[in-house]
Amino acid sequence: MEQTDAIAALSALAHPGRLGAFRLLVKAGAAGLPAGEIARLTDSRANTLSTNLTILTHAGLVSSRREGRSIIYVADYDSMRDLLAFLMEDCCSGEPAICAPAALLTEQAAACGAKTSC
Amino acid sequence: MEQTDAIAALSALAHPGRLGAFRLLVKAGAAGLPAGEIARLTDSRANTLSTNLTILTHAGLVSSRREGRSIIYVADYDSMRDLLAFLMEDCCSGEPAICAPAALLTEQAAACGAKTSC
DNA sequence: TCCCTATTTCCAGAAATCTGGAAATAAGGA
DNA sequence: TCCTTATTTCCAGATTTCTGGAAATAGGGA
Repeated sequence: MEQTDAIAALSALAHPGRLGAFRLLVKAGAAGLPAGEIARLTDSRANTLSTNLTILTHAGLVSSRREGRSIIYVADYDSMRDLLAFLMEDCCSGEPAICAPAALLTEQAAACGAKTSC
Repeated sequence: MEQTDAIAALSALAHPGRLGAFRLLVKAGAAGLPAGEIARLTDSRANTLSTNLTILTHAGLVSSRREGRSIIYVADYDSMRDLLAFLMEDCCSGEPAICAPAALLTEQAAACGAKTSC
């Protein structure tokens, strides 16, 4: 991932409405959510939300498909993973003893232990 | 971690100069780097960099200590880990099959395999 | 065709951020 | 004390982002 792409993704997420919408979509999984439902759940106006979903889309964090009159938005897990990987990329080369991914890995392993593929 | 803190950290990182400085500090490890050295390596003016380091500090991503005439900046690995954990927090509850942390975990394990504590 | 719902696009005023010049502060050395 | 280096603080102009009103587009149903 390029620094430019990382900055686009980080600025897209650095906004209350967009971060809220994105996390909602992360929870929603592959089924996604229609724009109107996101607007209702995040308590935002249709036009403002639409602008924000466009920003998330351009940053590669979500994608969308039309279904009848609704447009369904879905989180893009791959680009989210790329962003996280970019942020921790050089962590190990410095001080392995305080390596963030290692600690994170342990926490996640514990948290996801009961789930099927985590 | 609160949404407010996450947004402060994300906006702090969503800037070329600050992201560059932060990644430099992540690489530098616990020894950190003096402000002047960061300015030289990121090719930025002293006053601009100072402002940017203050923003990273307020976001909790770096801390500093004085050493003679220099001020040494150090990355805060704990808050970085908190931010990453916040972003992937609800990932597993949606669709375990496409859970980002799991994939990340695998990649990191492979990348860090040779290091002592990763 | 007409109507209704869902969503987006256009636009402009308001607010926030970014940058760099200039001056101020801090510390060490002669 | 005076000088030099390291860094920060203050400030204002330039630029960007944010928001919401109004209108436009898209699809389904009577």
